[in-house]
Amino acid sequence: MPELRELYERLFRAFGPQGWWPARGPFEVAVGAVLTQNTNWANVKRAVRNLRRAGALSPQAIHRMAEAELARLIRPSGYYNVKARRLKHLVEFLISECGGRLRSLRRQDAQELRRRLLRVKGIGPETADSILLYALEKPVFVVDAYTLRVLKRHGLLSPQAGYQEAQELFHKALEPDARLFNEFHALFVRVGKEFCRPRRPLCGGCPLLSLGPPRST
DNA sequence: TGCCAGGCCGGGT
DNA sequence: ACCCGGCATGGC
Repeated sequence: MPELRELYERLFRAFGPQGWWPARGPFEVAVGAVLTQNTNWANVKRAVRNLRRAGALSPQAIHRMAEAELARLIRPSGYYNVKARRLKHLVEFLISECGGRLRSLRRQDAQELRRRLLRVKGIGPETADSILLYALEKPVFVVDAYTLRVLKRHGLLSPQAGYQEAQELFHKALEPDARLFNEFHALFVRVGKEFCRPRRPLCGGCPLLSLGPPRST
């Protein structure tokens, strides 16, 4: 699938650099990755702002805080009770594995790290990969609902395909380049938001239309 | 007014 | 190995 490269060029020409991940540091990336699970980024920003004003944007601060208080701060991001517990699990992992310093994991093997992240309750494939790519700059492709929808709608992926298959598509066709994966995934989100919404089979003006006949998913 | 948003878990087939 | 209900806020 060398056309993935063409797909990337097309998206980049249409939208330009997306500046991901919008966060101040690796830990904030990880927190945002949990908070944005099935949630609008605008709501996540409010939650992150609340955490910052409370001085709670460090693993230690979140570790010390009562879970109910944490839930109150992240309320705007939705699912605040489950997410508070997930953040607790995340910081327990970070404190025990790297003394709370995410950066110190940067030299570790990406796939090994991925397996360890996936054992944390509340961290699934997309959240783990977001941390690996956007916080640790590992060349791991992040797949999300937009990525799947765009790929399927343009016939580059079978309708039944899941996370694993989509990720393999990129890992097999592209050089492992964290900067490329970073921009590429952000562009999927961008084009998905603008032209590939659910219940809207035809996407007028979509820069990918000439790739092939859009399917209806 | 519903529908949607940068998922994941636990229980059931 | 899938499939499903639950989890919740805010914007359009």
